[in-house]
Amino acid sequence: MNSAPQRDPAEPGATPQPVRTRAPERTRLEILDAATAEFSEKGLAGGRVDDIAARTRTTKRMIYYYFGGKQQLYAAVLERAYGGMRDAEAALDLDRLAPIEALRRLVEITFDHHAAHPEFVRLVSVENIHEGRNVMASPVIRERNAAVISALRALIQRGEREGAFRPGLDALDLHMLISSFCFYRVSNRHTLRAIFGRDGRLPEVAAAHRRMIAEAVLRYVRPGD
Amino acid sequence: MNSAPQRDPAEPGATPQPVRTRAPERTRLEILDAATAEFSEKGLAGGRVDDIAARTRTTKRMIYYYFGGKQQLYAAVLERAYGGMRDAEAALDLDRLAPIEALRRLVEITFDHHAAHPEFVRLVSVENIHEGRNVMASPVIRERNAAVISALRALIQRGEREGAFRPGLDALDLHMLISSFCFYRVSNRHTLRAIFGRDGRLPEVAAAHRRMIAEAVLRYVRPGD
DNA sequence: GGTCTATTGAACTCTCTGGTTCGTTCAGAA
DNA sequence: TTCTGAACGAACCAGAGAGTTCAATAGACC
Repeated sequence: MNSAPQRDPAEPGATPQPVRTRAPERTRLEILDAATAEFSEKGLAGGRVDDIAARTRTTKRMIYYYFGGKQQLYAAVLERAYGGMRDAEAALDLDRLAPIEALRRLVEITFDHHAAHPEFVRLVSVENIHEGRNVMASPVIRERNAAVISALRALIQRGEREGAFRPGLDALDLHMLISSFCFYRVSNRHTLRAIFGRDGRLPEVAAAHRRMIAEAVLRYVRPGD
Repeated sequence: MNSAPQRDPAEPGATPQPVRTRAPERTRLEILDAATAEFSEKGLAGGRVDDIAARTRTTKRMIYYYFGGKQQLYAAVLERAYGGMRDAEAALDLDRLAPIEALRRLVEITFDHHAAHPEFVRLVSVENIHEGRNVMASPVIRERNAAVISALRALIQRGEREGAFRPGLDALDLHMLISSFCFYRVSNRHTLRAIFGRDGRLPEVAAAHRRMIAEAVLRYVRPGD
């Protein structure tokens, strides 16, 4: 229960727009942030619209005003989360590096993004519980993500041509090999910690994992045998 | 879905008499099966006690009679599911095989069990959404699973001694490398299919994945570099 | 047969929660 | 200033869904 902003009475003209009582875009974003936290913590069914509203400075009414309903809000949250992942991947330019270094870089970026965004990982887990219906329904998510595979496919071809990679590698399978570990150590961190007693968030553990998955992937693509 | 165990004795042949017999153990198991299906499909918050009851031949009253409540029923479901995994791993005797073959076998068993038991994978995903609270609270689950690591640690030592594996391998990390891929391709199969259009349940895809993770793990432990 | 108790079923209660109603306020246009 | 519509808040509603009540019945044991 945030104390209501008692409409700060007319700040002196020094600051451009200090406090706005009307701020539709900000309200929208605030709801999206709150919903991202709520749904990633409790899932779609477990998340409460009232609790999302309580996390913001506005009310439940606004959620329905801007998003229409719980389901659509969840869809909006998911779409934005996938967008963040896509941006991270698009940021690195694989063509500039030698194949092996480019692949190592891709692994590291993937690792880092998952580690830095557990809420994204959890949302994807939640979405899979719901059989991927919302991802299926969002062309935006589907198209943008397919792009990663194209980039990886090009890299594989280049590496193969240059003799850095062995022939016969499949882009999608390799992507899965990379993502699986990066995803799993975040998505399952609670059961892993409960059962094995090792906290994956400890810096030294994370560093070892980062080295391991890069090493495993590079060994996997290396020519020989 | 309706796996009616046609075991009803005293069937006069003509009238399918809905005789209400006393079968406490069977009722308990039936509830457990129904709850496993419900919770793995919809999660803990999304699962409905009424729906679980509807999946059985008995009523909601029995769920409370035998398990006490939704939460305890979920805990019982989770404990049984983890038990199945543990049994599969205990079944294979790693000591009889050469290190490389033993490790390959471990990878394959892990792969096969995850592929054959998506409901287990989904339950673990659900449990992680709930921050592993129930796994944490169940000493049974924790102890049995820790055993896998001991077995793997012994195998690593043996392989290292015999020169089949390179030195410096960590048992828990290696276990995670193996599990992550086996788990991920099942846990995330819906979003993967939605985004990349490849169904991991197709036999040829599954076979390729099985070969890939074994190859990747074996290359990772191999001496050299 | 008679008694006793573990099991069982139908219907009920009551809180939680997604969604709505209705009225209000702000900011800019005219 | 007045008007208009977007942005907002408090209270309300209806149905869903977890958990209960109470009595009935099956089978075991005498």
